[in-house]
Amino acid sequence: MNRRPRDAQATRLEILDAAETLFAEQGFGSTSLAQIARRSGTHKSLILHHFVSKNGLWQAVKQRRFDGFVEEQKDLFSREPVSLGEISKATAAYFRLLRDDPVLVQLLTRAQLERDLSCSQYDEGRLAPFVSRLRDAQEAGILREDVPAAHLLLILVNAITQWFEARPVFEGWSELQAGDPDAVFLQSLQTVFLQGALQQNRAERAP
Amino acid sequence: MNRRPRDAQATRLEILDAAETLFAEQGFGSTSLAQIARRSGTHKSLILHHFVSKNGLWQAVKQRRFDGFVEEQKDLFSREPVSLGEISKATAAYFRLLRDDPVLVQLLTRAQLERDLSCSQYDEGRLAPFVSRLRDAQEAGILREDVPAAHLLLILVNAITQWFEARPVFEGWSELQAGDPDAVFLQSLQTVFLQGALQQNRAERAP
DNA sequence: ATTCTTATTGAACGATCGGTAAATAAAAAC
DNA sequence: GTTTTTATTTACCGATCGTTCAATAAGAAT
Repeated sequence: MNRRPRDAQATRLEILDAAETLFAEQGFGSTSLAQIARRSGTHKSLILHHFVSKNGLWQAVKQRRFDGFVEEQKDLFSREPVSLGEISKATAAYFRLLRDDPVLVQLLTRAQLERDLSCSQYDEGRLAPFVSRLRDAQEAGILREDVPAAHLLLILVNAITQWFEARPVFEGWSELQAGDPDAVFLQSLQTVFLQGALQQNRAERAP
Repeated sequence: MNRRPRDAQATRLEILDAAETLFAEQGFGSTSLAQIARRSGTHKSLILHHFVSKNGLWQAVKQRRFDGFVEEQKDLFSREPVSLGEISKATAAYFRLLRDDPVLVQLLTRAQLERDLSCSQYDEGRLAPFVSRLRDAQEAGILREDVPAAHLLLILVNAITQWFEARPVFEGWSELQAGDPDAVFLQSLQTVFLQGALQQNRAERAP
């Protein structure tokens, strides 16, 4: 019987990778330690040795992915003064973040269903800087002020998040097949949102 | 030992009710037949007798709730000619639909994670009439035509759906506590979306 | 070289899993 | 009234669940 090379860090990584995929696809309850052990080429006992319990592994999986997500979130807004172009660029960057990482989207959804506040994309403190930037834009007269800045952010984030949560379903929509469906939708969202959030158009709002 | 009254229909209902709650809260894999039997005051074997298998019960739970959802969806748009007011009213009605039924929202999310197309809120055929109404509004010169009608619908539906999927998390947001948070957010969404989707403002769009 | 730590393995645990089969009995069909 | 059907109960099945434990061995520390 040939043993695994004795390398704790590498083993932890392989277990995390396997568990992440399975948890994201099937959910916590429908995934067994035996399955994870098989996929990672390790053993059930080895998983428990490194992560104490099945639940411990689940928490570790979420935290690893989520820490990376938070790290990338920080670079969404540049340091430049707030402007329509900056908001548009940040929106596109966030859009790309979710588009390029379907597993992250699945994990965020599952964590949300579990009401796991510790790794929610909607943590108030973490989103605060973004809300501030939008509030700056409001005070600068760029964005309308009759809508809370937090709502402006949420409309964007919600529309984007749900787009990718439902991504597999949209594959079947004939109307959304033209060109690059993701890019086209982002374009639409930007168009509608930016015009809708603009200050200058407020007075001309329909009854 | 006192037996259950011999009433197949009532028993099926009690099982469905119990299973729905548990599946919505914990997910399919983390819910056991024993748990459902205990909660519904029946027996494991009785569940299998009526629903063949655990998976059969899950499908039945989803279908029952989803059929009701589809039924209510039909009345969202009245027969009146399309107008801004009609669109606004339909949006509010859909918003209320999800607000008043958190269990439905959870089940939709879980079905979505399983890629269960048979009960998705994003079925192209079912949403087609709504897209048509929006396209009518485009052709009538009410809504902008440089954005696909399907995208206009999705921006609304996505923003609303995700709002309620993440509802438990928003409870902690201090900024969203004023008055009736749901009503206020809907107001914001309507304001931004309607202005953003309006035809008359297209020419005045910022660079 | 020896001890100590710990990553890895393999066997085993009791509990619970979803599902089956047979017994019981109430209602329906005749 | 007898038969047939089927909703309900009880007992039980093998498989798998997450977890524990002891044995093994590689590397670090001394």
